[in-house]
Amino acid sequence: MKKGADKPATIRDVARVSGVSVGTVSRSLNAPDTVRPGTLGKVRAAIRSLGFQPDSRAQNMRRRNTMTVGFVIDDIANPWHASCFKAVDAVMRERGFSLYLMSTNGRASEEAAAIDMLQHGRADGMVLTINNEQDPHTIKRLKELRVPAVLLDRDMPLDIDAVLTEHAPGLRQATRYLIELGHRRIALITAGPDIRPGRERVRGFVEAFQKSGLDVPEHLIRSQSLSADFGFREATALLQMPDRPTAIIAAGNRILVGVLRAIQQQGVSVPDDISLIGCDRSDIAMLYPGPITLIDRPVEEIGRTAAQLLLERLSGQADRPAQRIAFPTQLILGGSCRPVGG
Amino acid sequence: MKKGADKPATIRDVARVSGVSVGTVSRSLNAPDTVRPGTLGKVRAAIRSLGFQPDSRAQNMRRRNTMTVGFVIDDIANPWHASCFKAVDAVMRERGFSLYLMSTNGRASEEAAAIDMLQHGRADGMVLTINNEQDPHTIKRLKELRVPAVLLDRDMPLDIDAVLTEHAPGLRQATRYLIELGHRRIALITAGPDIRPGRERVRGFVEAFQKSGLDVPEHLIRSQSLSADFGFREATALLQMPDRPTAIIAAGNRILVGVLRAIQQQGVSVPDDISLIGCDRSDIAMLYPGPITLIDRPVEEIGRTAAQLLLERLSGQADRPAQRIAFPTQLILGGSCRPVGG
DNA sequence: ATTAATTTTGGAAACGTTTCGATAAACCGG
DNA sequence: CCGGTTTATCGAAACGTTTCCAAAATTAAT
Repeated sequence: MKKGADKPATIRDVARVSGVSVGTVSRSLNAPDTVRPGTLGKVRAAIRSLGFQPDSRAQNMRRRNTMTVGFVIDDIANPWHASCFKAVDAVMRERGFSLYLMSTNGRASEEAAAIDMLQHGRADGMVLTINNEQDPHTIKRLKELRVPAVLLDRDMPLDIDAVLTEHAPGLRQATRYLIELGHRRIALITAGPDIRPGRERVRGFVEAFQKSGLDVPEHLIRSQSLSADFGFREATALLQMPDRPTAIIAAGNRILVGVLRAIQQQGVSVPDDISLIGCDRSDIAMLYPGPITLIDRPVEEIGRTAAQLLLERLSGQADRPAQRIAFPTQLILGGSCRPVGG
Repeated sequence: MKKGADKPATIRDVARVSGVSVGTVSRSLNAPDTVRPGTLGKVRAAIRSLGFQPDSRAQNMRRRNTMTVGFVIDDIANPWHASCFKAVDAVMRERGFSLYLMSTNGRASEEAAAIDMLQHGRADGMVLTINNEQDPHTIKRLKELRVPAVLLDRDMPLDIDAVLTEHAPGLRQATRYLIELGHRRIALITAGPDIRPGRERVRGFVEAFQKSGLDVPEHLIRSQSLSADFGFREATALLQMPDRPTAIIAAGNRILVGVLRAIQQQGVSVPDDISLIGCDRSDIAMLYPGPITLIDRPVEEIGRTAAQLLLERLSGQADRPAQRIAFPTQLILGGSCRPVGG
């Protein structure tokens, strides 16, 4: 193995070998139609013989871009985020962009650090799933953002594009479905009011009861976090209540994992002992014997849309006010719900 | 919102405002102990007042690095890869590196493109999970790599560090476990012989039978791909055999998903109708009622080790021959296996 | 107080590319 | 074959930083 200590060829080497100026080599690469065929041939030959590849660092420097975009989320082990990343990546890659993946582990400090570093010449734009929409530091940071961004499923008082999910109608539909099956003691476990999914899901849940003329089971609403641990904790508590709920809506795919963990630990059976509705198409939801009835949303479309919004801004052709696009959910019936007392 | 059309401050601006030279500003940032406290104070004040942050592109250009590492895999929706990414990211981030995540979707062309682009000034190193160890183009490409790399669970005739899993002993143990439960018609579904996990798992499987003095059920070995689709196809076929296997080892976490899909579709029950062993700790394996007995491996440790090997190379302090470190597996007993005829 | 040794600073070159204005070459119609 | 136009090429400046060398300032030693 020859560990080539010889430095990689530069554009000057190509110019020297092919007997033209560096400017011409550059144009041969970036605007081949402005250079005569004969010259182009010589340059191309030199490039091939030297194995020349332009140095991206120098290009980034001179062009003042990086062809890189940051994707900031709390946890890539969340399969929904992984799918979303893939969709964004597919679109961006087609246009020559690479993606930084930055996991914040739900920590505000890491989130801030990620955003800060991305905008100082490390990325041309970013796709963000912020941890807390109401944190004033985050709001300030985003207000002063110098590169385009797109928010994923977050709603902030800012002039930033956002791709959202219509969580409220989704929850309304799911809750009504359970109500029609005769359930009344329905529990909801979901994110806190500091992020849009939390607020909207609670809203839809409440509305479903109100429209049915039923009392809202306020004491069964657990709105705090999207984590599996939160789902586990709350489900465990709910299952141990003397008058325990007959159904649980685990509104968040990680929450569902936590709820299933609690169900497994307590030896409860779905749907015999309790009805269950989850969120987002995932291996566990679809393969769990039943399978689990779930509120789905078009993750690929959401990701692609986010990427397209970002690309519009990146190409500079979009000097429009911020746009927010919302996608509807769909209730996919599995076998995890059963009529009450049926 | 003030869309600052004013260009971001440069190091020259800082120099001007603080009344020193650019060199001194640079040293104030990178080697503060070589500049006098008084000067340092003025410079820092100017930096703060201008909100100056060094432009990474210029730093990359001049320093000839990027503080970026590529993580190349076929699919980030594979939860094992996601966990591994997180572990690598955690270690690298601590040292100031960011990670590109490049999904190749299993396509050789995308893999080649990813490697090519990474080494031409876009990254300082890479962590690779190659799709096919035997592809001559890939081998050639890696032989000529100009940046350090670490292979994940791949074994190639190259002078490149690698972090491996001891798949053979793992499979031997799992297979023996099933044999001791009385199983004889045991099927194995796993990767093809073009990657180490495939070869090693088949080897361990075969050895278990041989050591027990039993005939190896060659006709039940399906060694071709790690995909869920392959798992689904083969499991479907296996379950429809007239003399169908009494146990299946789904050696690969995506394969397990495919196998469970087949099991769901065929209305077969685990472990009553068939015993099942999976691979890698995952939501689906651990929460599937039973749960599923699995061959686990220490993903965090594997990821951290890969990151550390890479860091050694990146810091230039390691001019040693390539190292390969292998981690053992562990059989985690669930409830997805049952004595035959028991 | 003077000089030598040391520390701190200024100024400029360099990194590899793109781009711009200016020059040179090719083309064209008469 | 010649002026006029268009098209190609050259050469140099620029992007924002780091780093080197020499010069200046400070400190130490006598």
